[in-house]
Amino acid sequence: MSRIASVLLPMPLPEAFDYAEPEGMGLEVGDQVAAPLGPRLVRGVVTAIRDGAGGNRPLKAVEARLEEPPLPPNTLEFIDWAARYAVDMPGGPLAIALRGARAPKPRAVKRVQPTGQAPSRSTPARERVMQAAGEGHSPADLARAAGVSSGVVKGLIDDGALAVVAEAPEARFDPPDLSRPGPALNDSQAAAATALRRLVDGGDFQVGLLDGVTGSGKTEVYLEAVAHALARDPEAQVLVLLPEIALTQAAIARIGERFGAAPAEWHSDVAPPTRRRVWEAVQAGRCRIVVGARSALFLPFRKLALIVVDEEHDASYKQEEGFIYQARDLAVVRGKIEGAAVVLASATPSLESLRNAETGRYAWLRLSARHGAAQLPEIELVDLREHPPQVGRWLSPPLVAAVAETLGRGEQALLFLNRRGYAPLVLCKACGERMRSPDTDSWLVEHRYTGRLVCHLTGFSMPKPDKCPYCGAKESLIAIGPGVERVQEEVRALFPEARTAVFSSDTAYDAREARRMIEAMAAGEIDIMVATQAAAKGHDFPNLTLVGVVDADLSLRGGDLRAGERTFQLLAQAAGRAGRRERPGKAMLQTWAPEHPVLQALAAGDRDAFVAAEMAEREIAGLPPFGRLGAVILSSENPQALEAFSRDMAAAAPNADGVEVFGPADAPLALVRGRRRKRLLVRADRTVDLQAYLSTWRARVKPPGSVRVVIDVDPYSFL
DNA sequence: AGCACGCCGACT
DNA sequence: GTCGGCGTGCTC
Repeated sequence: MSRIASVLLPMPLPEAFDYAEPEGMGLEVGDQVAAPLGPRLVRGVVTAIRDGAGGNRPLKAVEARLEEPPLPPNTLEFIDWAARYAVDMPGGPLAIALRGARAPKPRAVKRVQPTGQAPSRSTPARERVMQAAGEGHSPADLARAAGVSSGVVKGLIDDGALAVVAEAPEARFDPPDLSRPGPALNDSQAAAATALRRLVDGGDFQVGLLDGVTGSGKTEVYLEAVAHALARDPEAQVLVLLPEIALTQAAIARIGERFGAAPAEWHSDVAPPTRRRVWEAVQAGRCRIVVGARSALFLPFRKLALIVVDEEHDASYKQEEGFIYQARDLAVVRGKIEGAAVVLASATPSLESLRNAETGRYAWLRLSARHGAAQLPEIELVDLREHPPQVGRWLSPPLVAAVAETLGRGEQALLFLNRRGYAPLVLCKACGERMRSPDTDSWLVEHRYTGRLVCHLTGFSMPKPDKCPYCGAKESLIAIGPGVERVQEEVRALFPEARTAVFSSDTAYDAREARRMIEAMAAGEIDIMVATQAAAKGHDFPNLTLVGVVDADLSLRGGDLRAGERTFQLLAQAAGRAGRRERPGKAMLQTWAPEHPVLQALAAGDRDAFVAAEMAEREIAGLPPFGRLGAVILSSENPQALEAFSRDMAAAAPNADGVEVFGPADAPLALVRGRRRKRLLVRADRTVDLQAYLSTWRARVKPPGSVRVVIDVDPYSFL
């Protein structure tokens, strides 16, 4: 009986394709294969095998079974789950899972070994070489070790006394040293660590929310859970997810210190050959601790016992392009499939996770005290109506005074403004025109360091023109509003002696530069740092005692679902940078609306009150975490086709209890890269199978070729 | 995702 | 008269 193999291909195809298995290939589920697709050969993974023949049309045959390691069944199941969760094709998550398997192999290293055959002729130089051989040297190293020229080694190779073997170095990941004692924990930490150990001891799927104020020492606590998971099963593997891992080297270093062995890293900056080594080591179980960004969730773990999602509230866990997913939610799914414990950690947990903790689905572990002597910073609202900055300035007198005091004590200040560049808007004072991006219609941001106008959505940029492109007036372009560069300019004018720096994705343009600036700040080489969101989280600056938030109202505008939650998290994290050691810290939030409930809750340090109020509103509106959202985004270069299809799509929305459909509306970012965008929004009760609803809906209509349909389950960005 | 097929502009 | 632009559609 011949067999048919279903082969999933890492491409946007709706399902696995069937191929005939050539006689005697012995395929198994999970095997990587080369399969013919149209005119070419592609790599795929066998997801099922069944007996049978071609049926109505003859099947192409699998070309070859690849030597590469197979995907474990749990990983396949997760890929399938993830695709159904995201209402997308399974090729998307498979492509992510194969990113390491398809990377080029590390280059083979040449080593010289004695063959056992004696050299035909012996000389002192040759003697020395033969003595030193056998240590696994490369030819050049061996010559150096023996103190001879490379010609001698080559001569011995030609002579047959030595042989060169090329071997790919097997990825070595030093095993964690579990005998190392953990750091001393305070009572609150010790209690949480005990609870997490118990969670891990369950040996099955359980979720814990580790909820502790900034500076309360969450990392030490979850590392105890990591240590415990690794100790109780010598084959167990642990995954620690971090947001924006390139900026989080400190956390990686701490894990390395705790276990005396560097963990494997997994993120987009990892060089391909290294990626391949890590992938294979994870698959083989030779690597026990992985620290990674969201895509690490798709690694082929052999025996995953624990997943930690650090800073679980962080919006960068939401992947917004290509295969769209929320890594925090999928971590829970993966944990369920693997029978692993999952720990979500944050000082400002998402309302979704808090809700799950409140209802008892997640174990709720609260850390109250800050570590050691550290005090939570005092948070003060500065009412800009009472204390306005001078015209053309952005720092209010009280904040300026506080910075002066801080510098006077020899301490550091961080001014936080989530806006890159010099000014978010440039307009012509002659004709009033605003400078706009050619393909998104959004405002161009002035960057004075580079002298350019930049679109922050597409990266489009142009030199700042010397006359208005609309009316031709000369020197008429004026910068409106502040960005970090402009705040730094102001700080320099106010404190000419102070050492200042701007930290944003423009100045900290890669991981290394970001690390350098963070270290400079930690070492006290900077007095005043002006920073965007990139510096708000995670970092520990011992001598930082003042955090000034230049525009606390900024992220409250725009009024999307999570504006309040996001603002609270962002400002609480930013404020939490201050006073993490012995010296008390202070945070000052400049606002035009100090009566706003979010800011009031922050000032009172009352997270629970904020959460309760926000939860009540969401519950009334049936919004997450009490209901679910899905977005259908339609885009096209052809406005008429888009218009027509968006109406068809809206009309085709199935009627269902507990579901409301809104739109079509112009997506807030209506024009991206020349494509117009429209959006339909679905709100569903928790009892509704949102994924089923969305896929039924999509199947009812066929978009014209020019229109693309993308489904975003649980949308975060309303862009 | 690739890659081919298919209809409209500037070239040897 | 052809070469080639990338829009549209298919790949077991």
